[in-house]
Amino acid sequence: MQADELRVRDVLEALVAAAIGARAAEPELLGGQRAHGLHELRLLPEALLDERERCLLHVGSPFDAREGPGPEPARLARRCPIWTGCTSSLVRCGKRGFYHPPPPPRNVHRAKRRPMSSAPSDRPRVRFAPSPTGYLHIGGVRTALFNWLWARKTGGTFVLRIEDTDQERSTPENERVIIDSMRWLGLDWDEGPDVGGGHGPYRQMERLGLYAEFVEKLIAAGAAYRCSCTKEELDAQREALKARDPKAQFRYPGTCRDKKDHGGRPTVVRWRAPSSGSITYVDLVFGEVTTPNHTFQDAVLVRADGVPLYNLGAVVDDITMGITLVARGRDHMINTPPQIHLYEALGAKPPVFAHLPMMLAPDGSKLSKRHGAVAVSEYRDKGIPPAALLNYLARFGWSHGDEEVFSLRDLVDKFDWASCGRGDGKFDTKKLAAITFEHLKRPELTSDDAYVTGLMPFLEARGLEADDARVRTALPLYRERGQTWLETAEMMDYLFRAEPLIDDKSRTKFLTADKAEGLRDVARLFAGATDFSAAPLEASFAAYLAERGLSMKDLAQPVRVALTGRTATPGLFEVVVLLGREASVARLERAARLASEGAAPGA
RNA sequence: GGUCCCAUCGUCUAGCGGUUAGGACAUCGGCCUCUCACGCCGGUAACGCGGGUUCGAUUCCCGCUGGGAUCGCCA
Repeated sequence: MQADELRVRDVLEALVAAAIGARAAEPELLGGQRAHGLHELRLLPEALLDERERCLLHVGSPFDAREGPGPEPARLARRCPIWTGCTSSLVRCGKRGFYHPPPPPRNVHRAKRRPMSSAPSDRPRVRFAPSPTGYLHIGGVRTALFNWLWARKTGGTFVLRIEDTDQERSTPENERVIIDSMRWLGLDWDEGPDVGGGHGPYRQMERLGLYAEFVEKLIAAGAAYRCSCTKEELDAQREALKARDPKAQFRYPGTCRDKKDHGGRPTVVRWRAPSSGSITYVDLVFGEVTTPNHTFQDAVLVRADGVPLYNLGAVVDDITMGITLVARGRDHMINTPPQIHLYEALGAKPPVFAHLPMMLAPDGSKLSKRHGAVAVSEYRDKGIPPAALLNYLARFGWSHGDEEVFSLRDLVDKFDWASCGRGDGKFDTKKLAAITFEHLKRPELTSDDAYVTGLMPFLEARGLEADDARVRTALPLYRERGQTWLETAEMMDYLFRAEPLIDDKSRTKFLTADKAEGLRDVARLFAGATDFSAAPLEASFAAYLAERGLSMKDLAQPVRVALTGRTATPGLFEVVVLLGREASVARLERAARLASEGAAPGA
């Protein structure tokens, strides 16, 4: 960001200086100042300007961006062909706007912050605002994550707000589920419904008075009006229009725009949408976005019962909660222009917006239940560590060179908006699995403690009484094998049972009558072993095999099945050591009995 | 259909005017081997199309095509 900033500034400096460099020869026109910017250019008589300079004045210069995001250089180029010569780096950097993050706090540990003191006003305040209409969606997690990362990186504040104005679908249980999911993920919030904060309440249904207040302001300012048209009337009109012309888009006809008397009928509040002009904002990831005003409708802001709709609720809350940056899914991009109009009508400064590209299903459609797991809880139930999930989600639409695997700490350090991509992506279960495996394998990402703690519930769910110490000893053998905690628990199952569960298939294939003797011999071998560790055990096993003219392959699988009930396990002798002499011998003897009762090979 | 947005291997992406277009996942070979993994070595695989700008475009501009979002008293 720093380097980019320098480069952009340098290039611009050079370009503008070149454009108006000749003006330096006319110091009297500039009151003796050197001409190197738009301000100076403005002082010159228009007749003296050349095409590029007029263009600069007309569309504005990126130098104006010092106060905030400026015009996108690409757009400059479009409107003035002379700018086409700008280098791509200039345009690309410019497209991200000129937003610079405030410096992170120095040596301030989160824990040391006084909980109730609000963060200094120059620090970002971001929010995640789910509606409790269902489980926490994986796409929502990514939105929450990006906001959270920004807050943690900059020392800002992360607010959790519950948007429960859809009373049909919102429930306290859903809110509970969302909060639990967020906690499991470790995306902690500084202000929210359960922790309080200086900008509460944090549920929209508890903020109704606030919306009423702001609506009055909007009405007084002429930016909104009451409307007594009923939903039924409007629906009928919409139907009628569709019947006449299926392609037509219904727009509220403005029936109540100037109506003062509603005869006691219930009224909603509508936005008085401007019909001409256009509105532009600079998105942190998409750059400059301009929308013509005539595309807006007089949308309903508040229902007849006083409950606000999304656009008003979000705007009022973001204003009153002091939100400085709104990062949300691209599906909200269309809401942004009207919202900015609302901010302006309310005399409030709009926050900076950052829209995230959509996370789609593998087939390119909207990611939903039918494509597999979308609820966070399902990932928890699969035994995927939260940091792994978050790692995958962060890498989705954001990159940091060639790096793929990040700890949460890395993400906080390295996250930035400039490295966010713009294209929608498709969710890839296999890639998530690979990232998860990476986290599970590396002790620096999942410590032994964390691994054991994460694994225990899955062992317990199998009805096993696993002891910590045993799991910990087994860990080195399983880190490279278990793709999830759920899998690891399944693979360790035999360690915590009196007798291994041997499935019929393995039994008929490997515990055949002709192996009974060998199994018995190996049991004796192990029983008499002087040094019960892997290498000596393997050596004596090998010696036994050699004596009989057998190879490892002849007896390894039967022994494996005897000990574990499975055909795939870590190295045989590691397993023997793990089980211990007594259990190993007992299991081999039991298997030998099963084998002699069993069928002949191939039967 | 209107408006907005997007476009590099199958997937996630690097690239910021000159590269043999890189990495990761997946996939296909091979090595290792008591099974399963891990690991290692190697292969296949991409700049949607057409114009411009430029000595030179994957990269900048325009158009097309394709995809997505949205058009509710859902959020």
